[in-house]
Amino acid sequence: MAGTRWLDEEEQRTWRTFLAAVHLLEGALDRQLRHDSGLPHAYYQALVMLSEAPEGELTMTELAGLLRSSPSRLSHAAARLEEEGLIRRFKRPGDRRTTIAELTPRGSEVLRAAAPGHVNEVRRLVFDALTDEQVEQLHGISEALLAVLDPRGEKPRYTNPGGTGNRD
Amino acid sequence: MAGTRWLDEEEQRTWRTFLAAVHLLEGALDRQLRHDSGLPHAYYQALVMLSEAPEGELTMTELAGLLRSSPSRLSHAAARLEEEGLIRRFKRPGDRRTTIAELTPRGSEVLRAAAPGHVNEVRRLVFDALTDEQVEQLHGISEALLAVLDPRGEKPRYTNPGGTGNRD
DNA sequence: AGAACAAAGTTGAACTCTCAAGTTATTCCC
DNA sequence: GGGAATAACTTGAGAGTTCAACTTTGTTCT
Repeated sequence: MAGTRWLDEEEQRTWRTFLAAVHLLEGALDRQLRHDSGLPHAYYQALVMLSEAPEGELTMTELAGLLRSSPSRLSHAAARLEEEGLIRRFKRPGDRRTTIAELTPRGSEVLRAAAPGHVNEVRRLVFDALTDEQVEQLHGISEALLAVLDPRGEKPRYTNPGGTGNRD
Repeated sequence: MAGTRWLDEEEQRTWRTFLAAVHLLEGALDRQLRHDSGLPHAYYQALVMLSEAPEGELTMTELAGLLRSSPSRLSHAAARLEEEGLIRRFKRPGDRRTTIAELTPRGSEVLRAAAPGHVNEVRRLVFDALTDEQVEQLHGISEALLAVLDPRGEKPRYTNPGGTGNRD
């Protein structure tokens, strides 16, 4: 690569504002969720995905795909969630490489209890902070970014099977 | 709060796409920076702020404000950066509570070396992925979010004093 | 002046994430 | 059919972040 195209003043302001907003947003969501469910945002998201899965089950790899998480990260997360009794893991009969995870009743309960507070927070910090137009724009922007960031452009497969599917 | 206003299908798609994009973006930037500078993104940002500060110096509190970092986080980060010889810390004469940080020559060097690769990556993953219109929209959206997330609406104070100020 | 309060940082422990390595199954393919 | 490659995780170590103390130094108030 020859010369770097530096960011001009305007781009720089945009970039830094974006970084700040995202950083604070993540902090706020994480803090809220941890506070009233004991779970970090990433773990909460895992429970959400499981709750929406067809049979209430997903393989580790499927779940990792949905969460765009590395296998390792998910494995650590699952270990913790299992210890807490929020999910259960078992081998798939017929392919003993594959591990399937499912929500326990207790996991469902924790999720149900945490969902309202979380959604309220997301609404307050994001959807209420933006105009309808901006929300649309944000969707477009996010898709454009994702197209570059995620080559395989994997679309979420399970959009509303088991439950209300609106826990975040 | 009475009933939670759940996210409708469209809001949910927007939200999840956004989360995925941000997650992948952060991962990509962090990986790139670590790979070719040995520093995580957050630490790199600290060096950038110092490089742009008026006298090349900032107090811990000022720096924390710019980075929207907790004092604790910054303190840990500074300890690491100081060990590596990238910054130097000393007490302000006249107020011995205050600690001032400044870039060392080695810190400047590391920053200068890391900047092009980082900016290229930001351009590739963000600015090139979006239309000019979307970039503008992203700015507006980020400001709107920040307004809710950051009550004190602190504007960056040092916008281009010491260097070129476009390292990200 | 002196006690109470606030400001500025630091520290340690617990937790999460990353990366590299390691296990155990399954599939390929000659 | 039997080794080589691939798949699906798991594990452990190292690093960064958070939260809750804790120290030290200034400020305020009476």
